[in-house]
Amino acid sequence: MPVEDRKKSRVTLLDVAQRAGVSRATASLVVRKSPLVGAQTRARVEEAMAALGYVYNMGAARLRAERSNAVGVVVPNLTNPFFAELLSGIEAVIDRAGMVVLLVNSGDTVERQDVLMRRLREHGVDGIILCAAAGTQAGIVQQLLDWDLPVVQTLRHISPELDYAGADYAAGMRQAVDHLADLGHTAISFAVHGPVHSAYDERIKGFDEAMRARGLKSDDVIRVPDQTAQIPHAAKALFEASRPTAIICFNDVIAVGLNAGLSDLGLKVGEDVSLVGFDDVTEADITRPRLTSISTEPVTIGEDSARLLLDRIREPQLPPRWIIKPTQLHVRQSSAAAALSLGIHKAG
Amino acid sequence: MPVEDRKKSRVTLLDVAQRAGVSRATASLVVRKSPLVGAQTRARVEEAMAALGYVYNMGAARLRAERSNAVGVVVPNLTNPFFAELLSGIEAVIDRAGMVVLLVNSGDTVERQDVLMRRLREHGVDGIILCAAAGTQAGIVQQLLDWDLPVVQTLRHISPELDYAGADYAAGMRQAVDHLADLGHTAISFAVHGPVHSAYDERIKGFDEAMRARGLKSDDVIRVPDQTAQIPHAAKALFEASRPTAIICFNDVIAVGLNAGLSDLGLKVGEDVSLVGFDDVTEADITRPRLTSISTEPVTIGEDSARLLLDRIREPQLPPRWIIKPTQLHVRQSSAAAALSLGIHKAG
DNA sequence: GGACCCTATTAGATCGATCTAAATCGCAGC
DNA sequence: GCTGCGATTTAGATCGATCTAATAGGGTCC
Repeated sequence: MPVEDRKKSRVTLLDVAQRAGVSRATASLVVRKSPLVGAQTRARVEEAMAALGYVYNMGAARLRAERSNAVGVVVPNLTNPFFAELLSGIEAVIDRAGMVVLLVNSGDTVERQDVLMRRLREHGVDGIILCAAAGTQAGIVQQLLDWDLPVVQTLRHISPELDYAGADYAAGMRQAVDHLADLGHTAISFAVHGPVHSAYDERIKGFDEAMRARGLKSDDVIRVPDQTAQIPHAAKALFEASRPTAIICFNDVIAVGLNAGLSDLGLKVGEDVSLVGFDDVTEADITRPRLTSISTEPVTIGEDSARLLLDRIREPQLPPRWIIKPTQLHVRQSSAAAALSLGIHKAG
Repeated sequence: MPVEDRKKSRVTLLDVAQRAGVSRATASLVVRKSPLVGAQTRARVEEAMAALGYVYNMGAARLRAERSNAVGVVVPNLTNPFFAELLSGIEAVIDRAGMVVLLVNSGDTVERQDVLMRRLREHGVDGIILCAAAGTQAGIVQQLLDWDLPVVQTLRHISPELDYAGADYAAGMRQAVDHLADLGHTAISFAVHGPVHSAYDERIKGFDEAMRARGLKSDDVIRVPDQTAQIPHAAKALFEASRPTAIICFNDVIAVGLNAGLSDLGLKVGEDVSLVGFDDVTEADITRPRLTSISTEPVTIGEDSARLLLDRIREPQLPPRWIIKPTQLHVRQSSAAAALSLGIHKAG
């Protein structure tokens, strides 16, 4: 059979029905596993499908039924391992539901995000999991409601009216501060980077509150470069302003980077200076010294987001639900008692 | 307007046409940016689209035209940063083409892969970028040709009949071996893990050939655990059999893990023992000691794969093309002259 | 004025499924 | 035999776009 004939000879439900000696409607009921069809009829149709090599045509089905079995996922970035793990959790749950993930990358800009959300809608996705780009206005929510499209916010939230899955960043920050304060640290810096969004604000807020609660000054928030490769070089400048004995990092990418930068300066992390990461990605356990980190379990958050979305697709009128996972402190080698942390002055 | 009315009042091309006082066909030409329509007609239609809030319905379009503007991407794993970077490259190019990525994860098993490929086909993707699961039989190619679906292999190849984008793994291995041999190393191990596939074979072959070419014994190939967290613990056992002065790693994940494990044993990487990674992911530059690594540029490979696929969709009869990117050696701190590598015996 | 051509527009069929509402088949009950 | 009923099955309209082939509207040229 020549190649160009293949498309023509594409098998349709009508072909299957004819071969099985039933109507198109009955064949349709079989593919949808309806309990209405009789056992031997079903068998005959299934035999015909197999014999002809029938392929279900989602596109056609979607046109009639308002269902595409596809969900859109908008992430701001893919190279950060954190988002890759999130995506992994989402994909697993969506896949198990027999659906498929339409992935787009906003690059953390609202303009791209706008275009992409529109694109997803044109593709007829049944719903969207959105990790909103920094600077996303709350106004977008009205648009989404107008679109009548189920949306779940993940990691970052912009509106209380939409479902949300994330971690309790503020509480996580408190755990980090308390851990270091318990170790006797008083000069604690907070190293941040990246765009500003709800998860950013929450961490800042958590840091601030926890520090105050401990009677410590919380004004030592320092920005490091966004490009991973540049972070080690920031270690030096970081100490020119203040002289912290401990540093809490916005995420593990920063922690790993500063860990390298500090060791370049001849400082021993976990002795001269303490370091606490955030997210507890796999890398935290295989860097040396092992990184103390607050886990936020991205894979689990991904799974939660996907489940929220599936529920909402099934039942659009559900009140908004927020799943906020507690974080957990994993103490490893990078944090130690403040008494030991004197060597920092060598850095000057 | 009550919520349930929204779906009913969905704006179609017919609505747009009526408002603009033209036919449905003309309106269709406008959305497709056909040069056939007159300037002021086009303007009128566009105005109508904006006024009514028209949303293009891909599903309907796809049914008629045989085009979905979606491509499937099958990866064996998402948590490995290497695949995340690959995906990032793919997504960027596909997005730029105005298309969308349907992402699925085979978990590196052929059974899942089979189900997922079928699923992608049902969703009517215009083509597939496949990083084949280990153990994929070449027989799948005939099936793909029968399906008449454009497919590009990436990172791993199973058939010369399909397009392929990847790196020259064998040459990369030769660079690694030559680099270490030039430094005077003779006892060189190769630490591997993961499933066996073409990229695995090529690296083994490259290692073997390069070692022989240097007159060295190439039988020291050691498997380490697949789970990232377990790799450091494997460092000890790795030396119980042989006493290498240098280790080449199958990828950077292993390199980072062994780097940690060796330092746990009190060995100084880059002094007592040399370590060379593979892939040169971002982490290679921010671990300490900095990791010597062979770059394979996953983002670029992703871009290449996507471009190959777009070309093939446009022109299905093209002969198969293979884009094999050269690798590059990045010398950093983890590799040093063999003369220094004596301390290894401390490990016993 | 009529043939001819080029551009712009359109009516109507069509893609492959699902939905609605109605038809058909057995069979029990009277 | 007729009615009624539950269990199956089906004809035909329909979703919202695209495609084909035909048509309308000028303008040019002899």
